Amino acid sequence: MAKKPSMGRQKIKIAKIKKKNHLQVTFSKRRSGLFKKASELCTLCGIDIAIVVFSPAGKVFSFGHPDVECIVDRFFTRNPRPNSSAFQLVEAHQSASIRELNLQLTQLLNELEDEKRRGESLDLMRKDSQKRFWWEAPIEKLELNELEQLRDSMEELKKKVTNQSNNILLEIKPPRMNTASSTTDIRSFGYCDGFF
Amino acid sequence: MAKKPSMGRQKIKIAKIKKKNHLQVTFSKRRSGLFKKASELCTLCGIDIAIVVFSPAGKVFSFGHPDVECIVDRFFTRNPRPNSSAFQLVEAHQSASIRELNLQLTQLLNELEDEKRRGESLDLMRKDSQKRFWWEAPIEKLELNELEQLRDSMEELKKKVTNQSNNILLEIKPPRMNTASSTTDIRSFGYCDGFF
DNA sequence: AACTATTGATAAAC
DNA sequence: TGTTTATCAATAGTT
Repeated sequence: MAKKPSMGRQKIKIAKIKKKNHLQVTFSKRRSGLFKKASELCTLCGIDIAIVVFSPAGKVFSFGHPDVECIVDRFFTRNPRPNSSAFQLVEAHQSASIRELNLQLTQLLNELEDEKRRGESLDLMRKDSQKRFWWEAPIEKLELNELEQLRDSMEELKKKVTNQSNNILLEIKPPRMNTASSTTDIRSFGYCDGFF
Repeated sequence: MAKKPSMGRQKIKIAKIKKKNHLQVTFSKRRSGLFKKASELCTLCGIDIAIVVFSPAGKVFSFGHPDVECIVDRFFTRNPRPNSSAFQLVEAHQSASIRELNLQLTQLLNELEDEKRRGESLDLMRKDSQKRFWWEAPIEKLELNELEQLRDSMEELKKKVTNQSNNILLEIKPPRMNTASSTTDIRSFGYCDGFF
């Protein structure tokens, strides 16, 4: 009977394959071939190797002996990554967050310090006013002013904490826009103004 | 002249090569072959790939398109590493920083506690003064309201700080459910209620 | 490193 | 994706 000879393997030019299905087939075949070669190299020479491939479809294939992570760790131990990479970005991001946190903590501590001093003077005033004429309007008003100051700074402090909290959330989880959670506003104390 | 044909390529068993020099040659040849295949796969299919090999002598060889770091980052974004020394080091480092920050936050909380106590004693003094001079009630009551509001905002502030602390822990180290550290509850200021 | 006989990989078609 | 076939490409052994 008549033979039905295939053309067999034809020489190809190493250039991007256009036909999608053809490309997919070639990728599949050559990938397995590559992994086989890697495996052989591994066995023949007793070496460690890792391969990571992203398919044209976006899937990820990997080969590793002993395993990819092991190889990569060793690689980056010897070749400290020089320029920006996602990893470094994350790392920098987190470092930034921590630096940010430290800064804000320092600020908070300062504010708290101020609060304490303010509270102390308030206390002293209170005692002093009690000693003398605590019921006198002027003194009471002074106290109210102090209280108002305290209130204002507390408000500020609280806002700072809230903002800080949100900032941290935004810093660490950029995608999720978890914005200001009900900035529990402090009711105005203004109704006392001018009472005395 | 008489030809001197080599026996050409002979079939080999895929098993570890014993002769060191032979092994070195084979490694060199096959490694370049592997990288060539990778390169071809790259151009033919327009894909990204990374290969890292440790030679029997301990040297590192790598091939990558666009580059190894890029591929590896993408890989580990999709396959978060379970355990790896390099990453663990970073993580430990960051955990340390965060533990430190939480310590400071705790201290901050304590300071706020102190502030609150101070406010409490102030409140008591006012209560005392109110007992003695009931006709000052309207004014005193207003002030107490203010103090209550102040107390509320402090409570809020403290909650926010506590939540923030927890959020940080949860956000950065999702696996470890390091939950609320002693949510130092705020004592009630309610003793003034219904006095007037 | 260069050479070549041979094996191994794979393009095309099913 | 697996199989087949004809061919091309890689390489083991030698120089």
